[in-house]
Amino acid sequence: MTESTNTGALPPFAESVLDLTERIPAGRVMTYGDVAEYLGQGGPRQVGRVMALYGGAVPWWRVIRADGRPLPGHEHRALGHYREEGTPLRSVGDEPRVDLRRARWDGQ
DNA sequence: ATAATGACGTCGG
DNA sequence: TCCGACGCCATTA
Repeated sequence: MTESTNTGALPPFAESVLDLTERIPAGRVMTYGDVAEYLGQGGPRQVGRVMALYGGAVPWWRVIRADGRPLPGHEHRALGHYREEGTPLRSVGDEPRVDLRRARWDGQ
């Protein structure tokens, strides 16, 4: 059989990424690089790929870039969650960004 | 097999 | 702080 038939079965890596994302506590975030490093496999881009494909089923706003900037186009959506969860924000000019120094979660 | 792409990261200017 | 260039790694053309 081909990979077109294996519906419902996600790659181990994708499953790990999604599982870890769901484990991130409210008010905390992890960067793509941190997720890859924590899992010990793949890389930031591979984590990004997984989130792009299956991120809709998990709290995707808790996984952000290393510069603390949420997804372009989804900023408003993400900010709403941050405000609701009390995620440490840092106002840079007119655009609020996540304060990674305080919000970064190391898996504790 | 080579080139281009992407929800990225780090460094230098 | 902002911008560009290079590196990384799997997928796609």
